Amino acid sequence: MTASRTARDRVRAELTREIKEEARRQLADVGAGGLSLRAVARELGMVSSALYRYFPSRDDLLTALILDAYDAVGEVAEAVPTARPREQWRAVCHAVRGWAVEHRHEYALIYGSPVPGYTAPQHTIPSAGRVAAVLLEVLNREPLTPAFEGPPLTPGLASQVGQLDFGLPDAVMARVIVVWTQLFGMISFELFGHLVGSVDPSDEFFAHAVEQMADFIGLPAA
Amino acid sequence: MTASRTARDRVRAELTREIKEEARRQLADVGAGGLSLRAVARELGMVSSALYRYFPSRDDLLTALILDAYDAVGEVAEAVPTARPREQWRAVCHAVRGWAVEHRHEYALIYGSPVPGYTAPQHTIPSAGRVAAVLLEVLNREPLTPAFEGPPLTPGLASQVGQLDFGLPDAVMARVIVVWTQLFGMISFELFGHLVGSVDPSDEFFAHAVEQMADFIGLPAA
DNA sequence: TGTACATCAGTGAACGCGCGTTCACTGATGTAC
DNA sequence: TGTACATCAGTGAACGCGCGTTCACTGATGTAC
Repeated sequence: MTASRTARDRVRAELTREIKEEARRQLADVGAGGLSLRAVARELGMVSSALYRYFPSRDDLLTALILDAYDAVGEVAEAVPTARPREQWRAVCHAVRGWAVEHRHEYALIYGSPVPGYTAPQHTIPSAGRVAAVLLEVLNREPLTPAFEGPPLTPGLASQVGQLDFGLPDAVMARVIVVWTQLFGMISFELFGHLVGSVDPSDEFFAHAVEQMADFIGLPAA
Repeated sequence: MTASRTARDRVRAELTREIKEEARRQLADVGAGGLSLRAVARELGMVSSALYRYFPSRDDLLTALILDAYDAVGEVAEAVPTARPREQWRAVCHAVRGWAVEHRHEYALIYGSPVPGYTAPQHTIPSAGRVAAVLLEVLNREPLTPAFEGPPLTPGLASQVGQLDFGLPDAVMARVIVVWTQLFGMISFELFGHLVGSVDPSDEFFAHAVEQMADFIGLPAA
């Protein structure tokens, strides 16, 4: 009974997977805005209306892809083995970039321009926060000593970062957000072609910047 | 003769402007991938084939919009009055962000995910570099003294930044690229909704980060 | 173990829509003499 | 200044295509007794 029930369910799970896989393949050609249920069905040898047994609408398929993408980078970041903070920080940055380079269209789906007419539902939020959570955990493990004193925080900013309520001092927390935006800013610039003509290929620049960021937030060198 | 010739030409220039204006309006609703000549024509009360007198294809219209967008941010950055480097640096950063916030769809067009199936022609390159040129000019005017020594540059990176051939030392040049990606990384994160839940609204955070960046590249405080 | 019934996956036709681009055309505006 | 001709802007029909979604249906798989 449970065995036979899972027989049908297994096929369903498998097909759901295949649909998403084919949809991901098509993202590369047409982008999120151009994703087409009919094209996906065609490629899978199904009739387009059959997809509605799996996803109630095009937007739901998109949401599934977005969720998967966030979870995939999140997993990659979480899979980095625990190490001394600076080493782990470095490894997480490189792992995230590596995933982005290998899955550029999924990266663009979550970190590129928003899809017009589409708003991600609330339940994508936890998955979207996984990379940041890993970074924060690493930075929170040993005391940080920034290489220089920065400008003082304005009261409003202090209260914003204070409300995030991590163990870190406000000034450090502000720096963490700086490097967080820096990390994804570099990856986006690389993938979206803005580094062509300056530091492309950008492996060495990226590695250098990661060290700079580590110094900036005060990760001990050891 | 020249007067009458320009009579027709003026109408043509005017209509070209209106087409682009309407196209920009539609970017907001449909994004670059969904931009439709027919919809633009419809809104302008023309028949769709008439647009082909102005732009030979949809992609050419897109190119024109991209070019205009790069030129618009470029102009905004260039329009910042000359001042002591740190003040001007600050003002340029805020001006660029201001433009981006007010023209978020044009910003997404040039700094968001690339439009699938479209590659910008070579002649967009000069316009694309205008903001960076302004930043470099400002940073190159007075000697910089970074607040801390960063990691040494690997030979490959040194040669990459060396080939850019500005007056700046390699190590400083690498820092400049870091803050350049940082600037746009923050703006993208803000506009694309990734700061919701942390530092949104992000005015104070942005201002703080700009000062941090100024310290980082060694802009004298005065 | 066998049978009657319910659930579910997939079909194929249809609705109503939109798109980029081409082409032969009309009529107005500009040019040369 | 007036006329013949050339240039150009805009029209409307057509080509060939694609899309998301609904719906009544067939047939296979699972469930309860």
